[in-house]
This record gives sequence, structure tokens and C-alpha cells, in this order.
Amino acid sequence: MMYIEIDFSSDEAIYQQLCNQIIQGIAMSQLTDGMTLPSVRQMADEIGINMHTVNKAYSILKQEGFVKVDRRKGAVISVKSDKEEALNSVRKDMRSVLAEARCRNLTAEDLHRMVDEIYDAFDAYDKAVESAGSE
Amino acid sequence: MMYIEIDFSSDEAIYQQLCNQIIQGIAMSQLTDGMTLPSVRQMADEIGINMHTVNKAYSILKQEGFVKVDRRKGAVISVKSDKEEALNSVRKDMRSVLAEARCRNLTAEDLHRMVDEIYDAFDAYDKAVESAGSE
DNA sequence: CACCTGTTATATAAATCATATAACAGGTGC
DNA sequence: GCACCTGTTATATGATTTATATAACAGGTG
Repeated sequence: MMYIEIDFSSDEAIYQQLCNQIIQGIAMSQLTDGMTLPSVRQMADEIGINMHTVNKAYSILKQEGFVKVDRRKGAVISVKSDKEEALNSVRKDMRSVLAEARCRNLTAEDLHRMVDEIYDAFDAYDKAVESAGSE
Repeated sequence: MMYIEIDFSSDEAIYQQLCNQIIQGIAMSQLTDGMTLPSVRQMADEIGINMHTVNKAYSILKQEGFVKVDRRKGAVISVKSDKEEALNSVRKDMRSVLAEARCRNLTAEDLHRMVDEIYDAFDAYDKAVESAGSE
């Protein structure tokens, strides 16, 4: 079970928003290895979009190594974690973010702090879910 | 003077590539406050694209606070650096990058190291330019 | 007044995004 | 075998975005 919220007035494509929210769900341990995502049709119904839009998102997640797609079970969370690959993939995006950060005079320390805050926020979510397990 | 290289077979929009390269140019001090970018027509000619595509890029850079556009001089580098605004703007993008990083089991330390490496690379470029000033 | 700026308007072709309808391959449970 | 559920593929259509082209306007410079 996972809340997905699509902003239809966003300039970000729907399939892209869907990908991002699922990745964030994995980051927050809301989605863990072995869990299955709703089928493309079910997910499409739930959030009120087309099946093919969901399929596109799932295909990308598969290609990027976040899920494995099994014809009978559907999309199963399975994160590929080759450290070298991961570093290279992340570095590319990080470079763009840091370019802007540096233009705006943020220091490496500012960014270390930001990284820690965001990572802590991910962990905080884990704990909240664990301790509210009975609800 | 600044080399711009557009990958026409990229899935990234041309105006977006142009924005990114200019922002990276500022980050590397290749472009500094007060410098003027080539006029929209001149830049378009140089890299072989349409004037309006350049204009779109410049307009975005203006809106995001990287340049100020003067009708007579053109687009002048002028980076807005309100720290609070900068932190909030960067945080949003950073969150997406870190979500992927965490899924792939990268630690906060891994990312601190990456931040430092990228920042050092920006600085290294500054120095290279300074010491080769006579060429 | 020619010449350079950015800016705006309009039109057009191509690509992307989202949708819709339909069908197929394959596994599950009755 | 037969419904029923998966993902997957094909095809078509409309809306939006991207990139281009041509043209004109406002304003500052020499």
C-alpha cells in the first residue's frame, strides 16, 4: 500500500512523477525488496490515469534497476546496487545540482548538512512506520 | 568566450542543455558577474540553432536569477544569492538525487565525498584558467 | 539613419505525452 | 477447459512541447 499523488497541473510528466514517488517510497523503506506494486491496470484506476502511462513508468523503473517485472506477479521491488554503477549514475545528476548550488554561493559544508538532513528525514519515516505498525 | 556543445541526439531539450552549460560555466568561474553572454542571434549562429531556442534559455536563466537582461547590452551574468532561497531551491532537486542514492545503498559519507570531489573539480577549473591566462 | 540589442507575434513541422481500444502470451484457480 | 488475472504489443488520436522560420517592433549606440 502506498499513497501516490499526481499533480496534474505540474510541468513534470505524469509517468515521471510516478517514477519519482516510487523511488522515494523505496528510499523511505515504505517499499522494500520483494514487495509487489499494484498491477498496471489497478494502479491506473487508483490514481485515475491511463494504463499505458503506468506501464511506461514501470518499464523505466525496470530499466533503471528498481524493480523486476514478472509476468505473473507483476512489478516486484528489487533494487540493483552495484556500488560503482550507483556512484556514476548519481554523480551525473549531482553535478547539475551542485552547479546551481555553487553559483548561489552555497559551501560544501552547507551541502553536507543538507545531505544529512535529507537522509535523516528518510530514516525518520522508517521509524514512524515501524512504531505505528499496529494501526 | 565559452564553448557550448549541444548533443542533438540527446533526449534533453536543446534549451535545457544550453541553460545547464551556462550554469556550469558560472559554477566553474568561467563566466563571472558582469560578463555578457553572446546576443541571442550570435549564440544561435555559433551553435547552429534557432534564435528563439536561445531566447528561451536566456529567459529561463533570467527568471531563475542567473542573468539580468539589459536591452542594450544583452544578457549579463548576475547571480542572485539569497541563501535561504538558494537552500530551498537546491533542496528540492537534492531530494530526488538522494532518493536514488539511498535506494542504491550509498551512505551519507559516500555523498559527502562526492560533493567534495565535484566542488574540487569546479575549483580546479578556475585555477587552470588563471594559470593559462596568457594563452 | 543604419545597426545592434531583446522582445513579440504568427505559423509550421516534429516529437513527446496521455489517452483509448483491442488483442496476445502466459500463469492461476476452479 | 475456462474464466481471470498478469505484462506486453499494436494502432490511433488529440494535446502539448520543442524547434524552426519569417517578420516586425521598441529602444539604445555610433
